[in-house]
Amino acid sequence: MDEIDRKLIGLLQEDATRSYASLGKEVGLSGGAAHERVRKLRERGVIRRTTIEVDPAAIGRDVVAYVLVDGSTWMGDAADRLAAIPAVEEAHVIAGPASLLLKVRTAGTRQVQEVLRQVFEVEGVTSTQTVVVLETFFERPSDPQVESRS
Amino acid sequence: MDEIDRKLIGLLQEDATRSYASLGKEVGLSGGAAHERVRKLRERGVIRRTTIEVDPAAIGRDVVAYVLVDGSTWMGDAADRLAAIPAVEEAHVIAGPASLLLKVRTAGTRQVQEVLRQVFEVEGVTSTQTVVVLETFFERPSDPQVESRS
DNA sequence: CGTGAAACGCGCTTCGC
DNA sequence: GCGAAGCGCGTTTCACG
Repeated sequence: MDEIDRKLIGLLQEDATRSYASLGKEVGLSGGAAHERVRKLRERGVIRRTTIEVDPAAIGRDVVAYVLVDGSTWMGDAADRLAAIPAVEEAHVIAGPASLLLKVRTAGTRQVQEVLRQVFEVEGVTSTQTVVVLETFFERPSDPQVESRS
Repeated sequence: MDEIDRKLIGLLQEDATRSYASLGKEVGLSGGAAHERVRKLRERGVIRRTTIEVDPAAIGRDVVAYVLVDGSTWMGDAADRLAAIPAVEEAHVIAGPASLLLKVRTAGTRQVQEVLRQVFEVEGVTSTQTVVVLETFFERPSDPQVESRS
């Protein structure tokens, strides 16, 4: 994981269809060497997979909401139960004002209610608090470049 | 945007390196036809780009935190100022207990402080409240399949 | 560990239907 | 939208530094 690896990751995040030849040129390596670097990054699991980025609105996901979930004595399969709700894109255990934080994406505010109903069906949930997103400034992948200092 | 398009999107989300031939086979189309479908999805902006999914821990992003930001009279460039902080991966305007919600990913809890300091430097910010993630159950892309009902 | 060139193989692309 | 045929291009390999 040196500077070159991080650059390769950054470039592939922008466009994973680039040829290894052009990739190599950009980082000052030959095509073959760039290929080998990327192969190892995949092998080590640093690069998990190649995927596409989809416009949420185009597939009927117009509104984003965050749901704070409170509850006690989670059944062991709470994570699975939440994963079974397609609109729930993230689920985190948090330290703070609630137990769980969910990121939810639905076609409209109406459908948020349906999701909340499904969340309440998960064993152990006692209450929820929903934060609706009015506007998203940006959503972007992790920057592979290290932040020096502090 | 019919059922086949949604299937193609789902398959490409799982693995964008698949050949159009195998893609076509899976959805019951020829390779050429699948190619044409995907080309149009890209052209229409439904598919924004091909990218890689990276293991955050491998690039020094071990902790996730959500930051509720309060403030008034945002300078117009608040979004840009926040975007200039690499650790901030998402920024949303919300309805509810605060004005903004940020998703932050850093190397450690120590570095969260540094990010908060930078957030306070953004014109208009008066206070922040940070929620630290203890465990992430899952983070996944939007499901392209439509939810029927309600 | 990287280089550079050469050969291979595969998938894309186009075509008539 | 299909299926086959041709071709282009990137990958992969190799001897070498």
